[in-house]
Amino acid sequence: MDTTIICPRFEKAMSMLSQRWTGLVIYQLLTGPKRFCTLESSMGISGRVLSERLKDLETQGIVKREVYPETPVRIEYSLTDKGLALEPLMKEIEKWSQDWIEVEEKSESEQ
Amino acid sequence: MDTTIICPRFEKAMSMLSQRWTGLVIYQLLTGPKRFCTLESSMGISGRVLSERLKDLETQGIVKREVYPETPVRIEYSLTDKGLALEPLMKEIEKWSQDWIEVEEKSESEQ
DNA sequence: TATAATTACTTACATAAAGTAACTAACTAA
DNA sequence: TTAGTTAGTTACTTTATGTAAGTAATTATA
Repeated sequence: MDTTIICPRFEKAMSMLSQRWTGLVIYQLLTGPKRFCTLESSMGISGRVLSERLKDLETQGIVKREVYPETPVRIEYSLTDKGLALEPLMKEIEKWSQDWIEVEEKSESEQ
Repeated sequence: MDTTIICPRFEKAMSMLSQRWTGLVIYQLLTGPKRFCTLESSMGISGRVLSERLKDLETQGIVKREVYPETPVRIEYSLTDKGLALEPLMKEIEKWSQDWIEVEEKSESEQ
């Protein structure tokens, strides 16, 4: 059979990136550290899933979480080196999307 | 509020790529046209979802489907130009995964 | 002639993942 | 005392995916 063996590293990276929201969270963090509520409202992700994703990304060493004991408490999420290393990849998605994706705009009547 | 507006093209591309299996299907097709059963068995995706993904990718103009009326019938899936344009992105995922992903190998005892 | 095999799916049903909305904890401000 | 803020968590619903069997068209085999 013509079965290609897929590199397990690639497969692991891909399964990480193909979880819903993961890519967008990283993309947002490329512009600097962000708070929970900022991420939540800027991408329309639910708090439940955002919390889950940030935990996963922290476990994988892609995101770090820092607590500033102000009032009210400020918690910032930012990218580690491993996370920052995803920038070229994100740039490629930007490029491809600009070259190939069309945005169908809604006409006023169907809004 | 410090809400970044995300480019709708980028968001569309990302939501496509962050569907389970989509990336791997494209990756497999970068090595040449493939049949349904080959994709199915080489990546461990279920037939139900593979069928769904191939239809979506065809609709989006990323994959094309060609029928060869042999016996038994041969149907080949391959990338369009839009799909082939994803190669640099896939290369970046490969690079990143090689630099940053560790594969934990199972010791014989815990197999 | 009947049975099995092949490919490319589809269908019905079960489980897992994600969305929704309300709730908690710790604190401050009115 | 009530309300507001941030960063979550919890219980419940909806959606997505997995599983396994079924279909249709054709050929090969017993």
